[in-house]
Amino acid sequence: MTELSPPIAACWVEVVLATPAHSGLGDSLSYWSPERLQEGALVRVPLGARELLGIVWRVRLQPPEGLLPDSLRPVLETFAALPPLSANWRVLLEFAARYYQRALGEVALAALPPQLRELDAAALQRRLKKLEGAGFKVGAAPGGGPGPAALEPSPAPSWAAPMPDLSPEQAAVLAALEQGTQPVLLFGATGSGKTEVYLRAAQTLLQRDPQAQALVLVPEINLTPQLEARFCERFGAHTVASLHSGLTPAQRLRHWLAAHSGQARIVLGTRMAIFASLPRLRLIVVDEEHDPSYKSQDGARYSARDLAVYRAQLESRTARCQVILGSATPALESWHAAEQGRYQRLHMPGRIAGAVLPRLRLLDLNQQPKQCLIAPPLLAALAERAARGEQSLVLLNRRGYAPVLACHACGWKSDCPHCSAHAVFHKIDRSLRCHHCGHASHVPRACPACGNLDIAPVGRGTEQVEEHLAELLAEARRPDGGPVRVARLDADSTRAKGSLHQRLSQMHEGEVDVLVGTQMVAKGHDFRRITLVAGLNVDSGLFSSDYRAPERLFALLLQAAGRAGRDAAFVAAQQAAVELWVQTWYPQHPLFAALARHDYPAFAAQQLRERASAQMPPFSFQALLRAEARSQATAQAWLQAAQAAAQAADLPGLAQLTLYPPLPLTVQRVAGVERAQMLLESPSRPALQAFLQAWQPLLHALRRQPAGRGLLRWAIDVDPVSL
DNA sequence: AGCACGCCGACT
DNA sequence: GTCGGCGTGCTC
Repeated sequence: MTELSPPIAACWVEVVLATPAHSGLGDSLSYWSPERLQEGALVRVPLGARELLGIVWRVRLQPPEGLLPDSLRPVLETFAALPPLSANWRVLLEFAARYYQRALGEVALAALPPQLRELDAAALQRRLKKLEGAGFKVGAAPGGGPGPAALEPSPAPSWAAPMPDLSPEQAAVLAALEQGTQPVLLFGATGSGKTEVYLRAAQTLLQRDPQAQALVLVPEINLTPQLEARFCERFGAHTVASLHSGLTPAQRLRHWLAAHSGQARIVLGTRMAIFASLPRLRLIVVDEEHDPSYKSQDGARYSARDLAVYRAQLESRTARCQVILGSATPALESWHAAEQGRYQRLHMPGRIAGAVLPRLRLLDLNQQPKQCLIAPPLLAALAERAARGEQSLVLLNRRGYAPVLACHACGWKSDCPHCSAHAVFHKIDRSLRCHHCGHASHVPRACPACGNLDIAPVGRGTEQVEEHLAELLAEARRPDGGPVRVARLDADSTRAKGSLHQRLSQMHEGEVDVLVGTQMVAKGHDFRRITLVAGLNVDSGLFSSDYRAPERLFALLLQAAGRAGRDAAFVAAQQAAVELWVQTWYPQHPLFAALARHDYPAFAAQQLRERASAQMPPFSFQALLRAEARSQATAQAWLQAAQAAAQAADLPGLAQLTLYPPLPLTVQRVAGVERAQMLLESPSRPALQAFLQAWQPLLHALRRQPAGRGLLRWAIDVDPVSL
């Protein structure tokens, strides 16, 4: 930082820019600068007719070979006020780009706040000044959150907030965290107090090292406000910054700068936050680490959880950086790593303060009246709970009123005109909506194919369950004699800004007795008076073609069950039985036996045995080559050509690879685009990586050839989570 | 990816 | 006679 250099020292720099790999440009482009620049510095450079933000990746004191020095254009502007991005940050981004087979520039520039591209050096300097002068503050979230605290100078976080006593389990885990050097898998039941462990781990760290920073990842944006509130309460709002796509561009820049400058000691965020610039990063927490949201599904398809482990290791080369992966139902990959001793497993089996684990009640649909949406015993149980002033949660993973409308006379179905999927019937506005492309139309008066007036919904969604429950519970009464109140919580009912918060507080205030919702309700929200959780339509998770479906179902049900019985005092006072009801046609399925015992280890062991015998992840490594085209044949032909090219060139790693035939995706056509993919599998991660590395230039070349004609897009997905 | 250049159809 | 369609091609 305090390097002495001559006042005028020209240099040559390799600058990384937001150009996709498809552009045929290398990882970096060379420029010259009249002044000496630092690696990691931000610059503005010309590219063709444009002026782009770039990151200085390498500085040379000699002009580069191979390029005519005259052809080099000069750096236009340097963001001198901004400290350069650290070497560790650059290594992280290099790794991510290489591992996930994307251009470095695309990944690295996407990791910066978008607004940075629009500012010039002077404007940025003003922002930095403002930030320094005021002391960084997150500010009050629109939906409540922590109020603006008094302006305090930046460091010296004060933890005056009363701290809860630690359970013996929590204390033991924190003691173990002091020792370990490996990634930690914190296997803790819902309600066992994992968040308090995160808070204490961060607190210990921040007290010990006055500049250390901690990064806390959560799977969903919805979960950030409540976590932010807890961290702000403990550490003060000026210490905490959040990074997720829900921020305004200005907020995102401000929070990013706070992290980059070291003013923010705690950074909370969704998967994108794994790329935050954190010069003194010493702790990374990945909460609900099993959640598939950590895997990006567009652009660079990175796994924030896997990168967290890599990043902690990388940072540890210079100073200890701990990574904690927390879950009640860890990803099988993480569980396997713990079994192998690569991760240290710390277990918190009990719920704090005597909170009870729900008992599983399986409702055998074979024994129930046909076509019933909610079996009579479950309905009775819901009424009974409401009568006692207890709340229930009803889970159904389908938005809308019914997944499809059908004509009984001719067999017409409400298909989306642009996708190979049904348009979902939403009764609220009498619309048919495609959940894949967003296409919406009005429900026709009669069958568009035959004119029959008898078109009817088939199957059930959350809207219908809400409606039926309201009808069926119309006679039921609450302790105060009032009617039972049913509400719905899903992506549709929370579209308006702040409405999620509103729904949740209604639930907290006891203004709702039965809450119907999608998996959204199962995640993280800390309801106090719930004593019953019911899963309605779970069987698809038992026999799906996706081998990860059981894992997801188990996690969802256990997580949902964890919403119940969190308030031990309430449960005891009510003398309530805390229960998880599941409606199924297959009550004898082994998944339910493990679920009944809340026995994730047994479930994981059984799943891992299956995976091992079938040589599936985590016992093998996978990648997908995906292709999009106007016709399915074009997409598949390109994939086939890609396979042929790999075999013809005898690429490295090929001998240890299985290349499967191209297949259409489950939803084959979306918004008029046909999609196909090809699975690659290898017992060796290095072999797969070597292969992909060598394959990529061939794929770029292939695009230009006849086989690539008509191809719209292609992408590689390394370690895919959904096939 | 942008953004140019570039060559063919319906409008002020 | 221009505006504009998106097909190749280039960007240190």
